[in-house]
Amino acid sequence: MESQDPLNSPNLPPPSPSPSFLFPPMSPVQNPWDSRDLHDIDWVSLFSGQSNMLEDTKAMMEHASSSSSSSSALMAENNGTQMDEKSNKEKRKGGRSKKTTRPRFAFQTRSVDDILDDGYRWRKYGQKSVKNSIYPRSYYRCTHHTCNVKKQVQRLSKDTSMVVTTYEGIHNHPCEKLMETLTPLLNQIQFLSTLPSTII
DNA sequence: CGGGTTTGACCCGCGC
DNA sequence: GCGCGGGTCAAACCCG
Repeated sequence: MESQDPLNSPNLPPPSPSPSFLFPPMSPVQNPWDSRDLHDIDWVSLFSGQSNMLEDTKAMMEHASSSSSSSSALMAENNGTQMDEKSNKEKRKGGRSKKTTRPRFAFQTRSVDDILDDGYRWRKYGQKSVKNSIYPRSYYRCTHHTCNVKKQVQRLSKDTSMVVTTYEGIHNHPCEKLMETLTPLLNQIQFLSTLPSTII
């Protein structure tokens, strides 16, 4: 398992346990996120692992991955272990949790804002200055009660326009913003589907 | 007043 | 064993 290279994994991004699950899309066209925050994602480089400006990212992602299996721009660790409920039970205050093997997914965006709007609500629970970086790393948790997805956000010191976001875990609830957008459409579709075909 | 942010302290894994 | 670095907690603070 440790030898798995996420970049070469066919499951990128990690498979969704539910239809509501949202991870970064495979192409900008399908991007469900607010475009003002994701206007310049280098998806090609990210998913091909050929980006040449990611020295910082490499270090970050090697750190982000508990298995440190790859030194590439994008890490998507998905070894299938779902520990959404009380996964960090043994964790104590401030303590590093036991080596959790939750799915991790990191990517970088070119943005002036550190926080990109991915449709979910996040609460910041910590910020740390990290070695070899002039920018601090911010820690966020999903505010949904039953969801313990976390993410880390850090700006690259070598390319200050780049922001690296590392997701950990999988949302087990719908994306609120997406649902807000889709609900009227779905209602309309549902309504139309009830009409006799002759009317349509 | 409730929810989010800030920030110093605490804890723990890891390398030496 | 010790120190460093990183992840988390939680009280204080802020804001709508």
